[in-house]
Amino acid sequence: MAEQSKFWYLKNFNIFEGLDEETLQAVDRLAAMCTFKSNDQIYFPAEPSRCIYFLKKGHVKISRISEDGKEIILDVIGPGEVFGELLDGDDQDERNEIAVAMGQVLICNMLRSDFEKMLRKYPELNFRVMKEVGARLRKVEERVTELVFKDVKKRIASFLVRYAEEFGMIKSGIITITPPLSHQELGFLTGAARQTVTTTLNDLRTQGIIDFDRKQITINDVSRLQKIGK
Amino acid sequence: MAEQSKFWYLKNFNIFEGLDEETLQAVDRLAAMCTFKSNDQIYFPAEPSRCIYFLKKGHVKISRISEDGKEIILDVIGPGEVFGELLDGDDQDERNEIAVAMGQVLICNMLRSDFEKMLRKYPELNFRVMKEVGARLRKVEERVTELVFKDVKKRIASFLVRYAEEFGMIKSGIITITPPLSHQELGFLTGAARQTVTTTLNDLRTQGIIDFDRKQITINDVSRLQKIGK
DNA sequence: CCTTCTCTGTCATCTATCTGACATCATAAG
DNA sequence: CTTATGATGTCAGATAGATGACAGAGAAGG
Repeated sequence: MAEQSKFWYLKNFNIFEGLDEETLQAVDRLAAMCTFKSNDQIYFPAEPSRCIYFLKKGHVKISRISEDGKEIILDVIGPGEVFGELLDGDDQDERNEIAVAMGQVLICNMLRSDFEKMLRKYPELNFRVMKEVGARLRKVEERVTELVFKDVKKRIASFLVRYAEEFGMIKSGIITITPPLSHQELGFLTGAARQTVTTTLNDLRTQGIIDFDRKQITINDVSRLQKIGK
Repeated sequence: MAEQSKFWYLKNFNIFEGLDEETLQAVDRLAAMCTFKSNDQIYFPAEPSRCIYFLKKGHVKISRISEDGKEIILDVIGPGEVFGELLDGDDQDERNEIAVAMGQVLICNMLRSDFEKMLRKYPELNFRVMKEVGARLRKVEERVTELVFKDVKKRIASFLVRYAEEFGMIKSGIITITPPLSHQELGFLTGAARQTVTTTLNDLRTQGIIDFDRKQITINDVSRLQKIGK
């Protein structure tokens, strides 16, 4: 039963979608399932045995921490996405990267070396992964651009819109930001101090554009938020 | 002769290195050569016919310009590297990206659609391209991290070290930054105002770590520069 | 229910960096 | 040689945002 469900999940991965059964089963054979609860660390900086992970359920944030305790969240991974050492970093330098579960999480993992063998064996899979990596490249480039071009308010606004587009839930015109983010996390995601995030959010709330409490943020007026983020 | 030289160049591309003759010839058949002089624009924002380019000689900078005239240099491409629409952006949004020759430049170009066909036909090439894209992803992630963690002085110092490592020329212990960058360009590369770059460079010069005039920047003491950039 | 801990709100600094403005120098162009 | 043009140097504000500090408010755990 567990096995069956693992297989079912794999089929729904963006990079696996529509692949032939043989390829899927090959992936299935090499992957093991595991679960994490909220705030569990999935991998640590300088992890020796590099794995790749298929996220089945829940969300995971990928962060870096500087020596002096600053933090940046590089990405939030959603169900159906792959993360971890997708490609071998032939550079020896550590990336000092950590992955943390945001809520209950279900994951499949696989040795990177096995995955690489699969890539060579199944060109279509290789092609998919390349597209995926390309999409991420564009996303990060966008982020660099925003950090240089935009002030904090714009960055927060446009982040909220993007995040809501990717993960948000719509209910009668109101979009709920999910998984929930603390002001501190929002700061790590936009390169801003926690206090600045708080005041910015309050500002947006006063204007009626968003709403929030300790549990969640909701967007009332996406188009206005979008305009602010431009 | 021209044809022969084109083929010779292709062999020396990072992503083509060591590939079999058949693959190389296939690339060769689909690619056309062209030259640009300093400051020529190689492609423009929202270019309709997306191409990919193989840079044979010289350097090319890839920039984005914001509506209000700000600029960021996303990358500097060196000989043997590929640039352009490596992967199809299935997103419709324009990237507003331009590519400009830094000095005399020799380029091969190819339709992206042809390139994609080749990727599917030659898995090993696909694999190489993926690694290349992955390397770039890491590079940009590093840049995001630096923008958030480091102040301007550190960013400039560590940029100079990296740039020198990638393109610099060493002569009796002194490294020359090449291709030359104006203070303005250094600003676009590090997310700093031109004046700030000027004062920072002067500062580093006073400490004897670097030297520069209008034509070039040289590094006298890499390890000290490295330490500053940490 | 009380205690503890983490998140949020607010405020008063402080500071790195941008902006604009202008002089100077270097190189290219006439 | 003279002039135009673009790159540097410098300096005096202006300011977005960081920092530190502290209080209140939920949530969690005993």
